[in-house]
Amino acid sequence: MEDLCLKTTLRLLQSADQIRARLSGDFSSVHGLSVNEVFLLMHLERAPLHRLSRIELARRMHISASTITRMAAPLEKIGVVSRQVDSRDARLAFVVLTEVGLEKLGEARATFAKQSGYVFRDRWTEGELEQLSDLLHRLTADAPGDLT
Amino acid sequence: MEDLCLKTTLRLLQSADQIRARLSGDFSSVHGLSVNEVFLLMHLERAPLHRLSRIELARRMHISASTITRMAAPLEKIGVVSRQVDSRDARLAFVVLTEVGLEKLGEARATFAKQSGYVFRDRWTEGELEQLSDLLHRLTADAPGDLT
DNA sequence: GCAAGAAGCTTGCATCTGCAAGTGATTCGG
DNA sequence: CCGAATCACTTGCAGATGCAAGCTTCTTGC
Repeated sequence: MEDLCLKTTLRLLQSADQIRARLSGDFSSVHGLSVNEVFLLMHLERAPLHRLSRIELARRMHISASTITRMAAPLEKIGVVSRQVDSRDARLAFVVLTEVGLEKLGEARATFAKQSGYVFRDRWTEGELEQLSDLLHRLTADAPGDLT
Repeated sequence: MEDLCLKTTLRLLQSADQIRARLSGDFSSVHGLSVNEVFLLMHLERAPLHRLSRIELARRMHISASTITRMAAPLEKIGVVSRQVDSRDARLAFVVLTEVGLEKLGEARATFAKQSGYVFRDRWTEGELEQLSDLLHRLTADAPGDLT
């Protein structure tokens, strides 16, 4: 049983590395956004008011707060997000998705979807895909920040 | 259908990030090896003569050759791998798993398995796990360097 | 109220990583 | 054979990332 867990975990991590490598290639060159940046925008899109604090973003993306700070800077510069300080709590500096960001995200998601299609094309039936999707959902559903 | 592909891909990547973050925490502190370094050792373990060229390692791990060069250096220093130049082709510099490395890998795999267990424990039946494992295997089986 | 602690964010430093260029070795076409 | 192309590897540089320390702003206990 423990071996089965190990095997599954290994396969999960290897699949992800493989897919991420594939996406990274054709991705940042197309929209000027990295895969991780698109994930950040997706989290904002799903949040109320299209905004999240940096700490909350870090939690949902499983990365450190300092990385969020450093990711947000260039995204602000190109105008896809903006900074918004909470009026009640001056500690909070929300990252807000802008109109431009929403638009960019739409384009990036299209590329993402197309590449995703290539990963599964032909050899997967819709039923198998749904099965895999549901099983994976059991892993992400508990954690904060499920994007699906 | 394309939406289903996208959703599945997102869940796969998110699950992997989640699990990788979990592993990274308790991991490098225990054995002095990072998750990626353990993956490297696992690839060597499965290879004939417990050795692979740097290029082949890079292909299997979906990372660049220069990263392999830089990962191998500290691993040599702590004695878990050694360097072996091919006698016929002086370009090839194999990374070889040592006895010490094999032993270290055993310990690391135990930790890995235990942590993997925590990911699925309780809420997963053996049947579900096998289903997930098989589905993921369809993604990794084609690529070079499946570790399972 | 006020001091102590906690929370959110940023910054310095070290590490990891990829890309492009460089080096040395091998193979191939003529 | 010999020059050109290819291959395996390394290295310089830039970007990404985490940790620990520091700053500012709440919150809590008294």
